[in-house]
Amino acid sequence: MYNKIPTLKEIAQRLKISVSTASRAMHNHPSIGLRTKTEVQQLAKELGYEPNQTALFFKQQKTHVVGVVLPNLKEEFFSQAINGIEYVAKENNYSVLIGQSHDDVEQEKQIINTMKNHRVDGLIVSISKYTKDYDHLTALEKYNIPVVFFDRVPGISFVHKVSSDIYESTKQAVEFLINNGHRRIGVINGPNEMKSCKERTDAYMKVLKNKKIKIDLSLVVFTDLTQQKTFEAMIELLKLKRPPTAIITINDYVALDAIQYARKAKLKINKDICFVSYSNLPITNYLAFPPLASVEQYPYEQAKKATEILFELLNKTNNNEEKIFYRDVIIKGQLIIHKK
Amino acid sequence: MYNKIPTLKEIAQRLKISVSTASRAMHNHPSIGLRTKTEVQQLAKELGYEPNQTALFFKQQKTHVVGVVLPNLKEEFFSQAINGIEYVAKENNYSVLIGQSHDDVEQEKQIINTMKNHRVDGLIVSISKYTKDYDHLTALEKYNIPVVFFDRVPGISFVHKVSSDIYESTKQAVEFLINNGHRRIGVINGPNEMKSCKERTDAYMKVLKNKKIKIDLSLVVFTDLTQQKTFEAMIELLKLKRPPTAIITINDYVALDAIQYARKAKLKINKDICFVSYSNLPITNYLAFPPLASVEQYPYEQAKKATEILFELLNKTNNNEEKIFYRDVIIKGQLIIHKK
DNA sequence: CTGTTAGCGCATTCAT
DNA sequence: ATGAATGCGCTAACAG
Repeated sequence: MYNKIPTLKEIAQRLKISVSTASRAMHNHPSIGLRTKTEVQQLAKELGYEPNQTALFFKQQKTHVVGVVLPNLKEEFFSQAINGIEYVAKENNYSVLIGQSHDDVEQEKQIINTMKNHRVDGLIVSISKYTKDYDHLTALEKYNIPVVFFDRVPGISFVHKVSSDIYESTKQAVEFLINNGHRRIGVINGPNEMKSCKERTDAYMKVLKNKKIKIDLSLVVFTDLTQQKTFEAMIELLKLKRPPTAIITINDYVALDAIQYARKAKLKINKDICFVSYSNLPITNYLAFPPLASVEQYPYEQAKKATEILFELLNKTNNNEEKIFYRDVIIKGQLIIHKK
Repeated sequence: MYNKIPTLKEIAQRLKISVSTASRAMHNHPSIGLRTKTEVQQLAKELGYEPNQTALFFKQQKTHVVGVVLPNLKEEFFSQAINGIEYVAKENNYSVLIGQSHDDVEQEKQIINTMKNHRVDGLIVSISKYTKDYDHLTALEKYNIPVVFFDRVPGISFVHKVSSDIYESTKQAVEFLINNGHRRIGVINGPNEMKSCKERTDAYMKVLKNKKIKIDLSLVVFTDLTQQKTFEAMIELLKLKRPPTAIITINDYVALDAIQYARKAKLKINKDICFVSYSNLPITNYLAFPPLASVEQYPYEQAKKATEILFELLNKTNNNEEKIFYRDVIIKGQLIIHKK
């Protein structure tokens, strides 16, 4: 009742030729007679024969699959990133195996391991917000499975990575707020483990110092990005003797929660208090109270670039001697002003 | 410089035993001596040996990969769906190969084909909004690759599918609006090819008829879900002699665009005009002007159920004789009222 | 209790 | 111009 997916063997049997001849015919090998070649290709077409990728792995040691590991697809940031990855993968005739870590280090490890067992040819990774050791990732390089990180990248140098320059764009953001008259600027930052969070704090302090504004560390709070913690952060900031007139939040989702809280606290958005954020989610266009500005981080471009690098690495004839040159690409963010 | 990923062969060589002994030892085969077994498992652990999934395919004819094809991940509806799929897949030790059709029939076909070549064990599919023939999909069943559809399902009966009962929830939505005093109710529907769109229209007419409200077909417009077409639809509806006081839109994204347009046209949302929609996106919680109500369609549950069915099919010892019983599961939608 | 062998689908080297 | 044989990693039937 069920048909078998056609194989070269079947084609060979039907035409009473050997499998190798059939194989060569399909590949337009010069030494195959025109007659045989046409017959094979004709029959292949009829049967809908296409090579079994799984079988090809044995010969070529390639699965033609790239693994993608990221925190979650729910955030539009990452689903846009997937598009960039998919785009480049398709160009290279590759498919995409996806796993979400859900910001859980254990799950991340497990997914990576599964990907290894599936022999993905390479990996694109955006690490969980709690990942601090990268052994499960760098281990793959030992097996010659290249890994390229994007956006949430490890804070070590001997990996390939593409990221947004949080330091620079935070400087812009802080300067923007200062130019708009703000002196008490709060920061709702993420877990300190995240490289970007440290950069954010550093940039913030740097600018304040340059502008000779007193640094008050009680204005900088750390959260785990959950709504609950954002609310707590807001409580903390608002109960200060001199509360901030502007707050920089780690991303738009946190900004939305913070804004929601501020509104409940009867603060007038963009009047009593301003918000500047990161990601520049499309959805903010529909909001009545979007952040005043948001740093566009170009997830599509970041992911696309990361995937391009991955394919560069895959296509490089692997010279075991050559010292690896680790790629560290910065995609510049841009501060988008939403309304005046 | 690079290590090879360890294989049974390597373990066997090191211990000077045969590969099959090593294999059996790993599987706790009863006929293997305790000594050998321990040695093998010990060494396997040391080397970090794990079976090569790709190789397993040959023996078991299973890749332990499910393919997922859906229009796009950008819509939160689908990214939530992925979570349901991933959850069940993980439970069954499966991985997920993802492809987005971007609502393009050609891409959909190509992805399905790639998945076939990768020998996915089964497929979960939500079809593009323009897909009307399903040959590329049902063809896979011929090869004994089961396909289960969810949400955007084909309008034919000999496929497995899980969907939301648009007909019933639309009836609820229309009745809700009528109970709130509306008599002129517009519909911004999607392409007529989509099964759900026909159901929507049918349900709409049915209720109006029951309630003895005159049906005016100029109140029902069809779009392709793009912002552009939504605006055009709004123009059309608003220029009617007796414009609608409420509009049902095919999903929240369309609703957001429609609402945006209505606001630009100086209409007061929920006063001059009300919107009811589908999907109940989390993001609507942050909106100043969300739709009055939205039909929650439980993407996670739909996708989870679809995947469970897929695994039922996969686990069924394939009795070629038995007539296939096609599953058609309805996940009831629920009209969520956002504000009074 | 363990080894030998075959086979899954394919490309390729070697032989004819 | 074509076929036979091999090997990729693994399992299982068969043979000791």
